[in-house]
Amino acid sequence: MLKHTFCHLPGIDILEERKYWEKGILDWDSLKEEFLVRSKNQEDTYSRLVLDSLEFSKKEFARGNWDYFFFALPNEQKWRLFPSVRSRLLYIDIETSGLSKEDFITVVGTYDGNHFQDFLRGRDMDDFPDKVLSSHIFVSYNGVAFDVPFLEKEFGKRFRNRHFDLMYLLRSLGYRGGLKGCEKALGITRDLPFEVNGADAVRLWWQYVQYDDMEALDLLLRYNREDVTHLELLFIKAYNMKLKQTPFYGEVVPEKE
DNA sequence: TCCCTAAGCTATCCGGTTCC
DNA sequence: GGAACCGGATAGCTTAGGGA
Repeated sequence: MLKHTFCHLPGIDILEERKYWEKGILDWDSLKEEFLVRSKNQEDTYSRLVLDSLEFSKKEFARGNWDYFFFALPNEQKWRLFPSVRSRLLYIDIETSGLSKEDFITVVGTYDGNHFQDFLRGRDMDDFPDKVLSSHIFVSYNGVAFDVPFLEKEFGKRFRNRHFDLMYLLRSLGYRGGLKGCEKALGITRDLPFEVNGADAVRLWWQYVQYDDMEALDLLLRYNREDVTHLELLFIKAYNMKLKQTPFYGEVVPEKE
């Protein structure tokens, strides 16, 4: 999808990009041809600028410098990076003891697309910052406003990682109602014996702490695991839906079983 | 040439949403 | 119930075009 993308180039917004697609200019090479013709017909500073930017994009693409595209793409179009950066994604979701300033993180769940790992308060949660690489790109649901501020307060350090917040991506596709609401709307089901929500997660934590209730802890960890692993499925579905709004719907990403 | 108006762009503000 | 983001609404500024 990235090689069909022009909206990171100077003076080309999403509407302008669509016009090029409709004219049959579908990739960087054909856009280069278009601007070469323009620059030959008249001395055109703007055409030169676009051609230079195109060359730069090609070089950075070949180098695998996805950070460049992450910054160059408008926020609402960063989803296009998904296939390119998939191996660097770290899905994260936290559980907390509540929402107030005095509350704290109880569980941090991470999933890199292959392996799930949870970090439990009082067990190994302090190991979490060491497991996060600066090259990791976070994926969360409302994590920009919730998970990351909590993590930064908890561990006393800044997590300056790149970040995909699926809430805004799904909202742009018309899906609202929280993580569980989006899952339901997209046909993603859960394996837990009954419905658990964030408030239940708080109760399960205190049940574990006060009564040493290991079943409550097990349920809390399973709840967190489902939250985290479902983020990947949501991202794939959202990516494919976004792709279907472009002429490139043949490049959809298969969903995992 | 000057003035007025409309259109386009940018900055700011505020409400809505979501997390546990 | 606190925090942070997005997006829509609004205000303010700039520019272009038309008429006197």
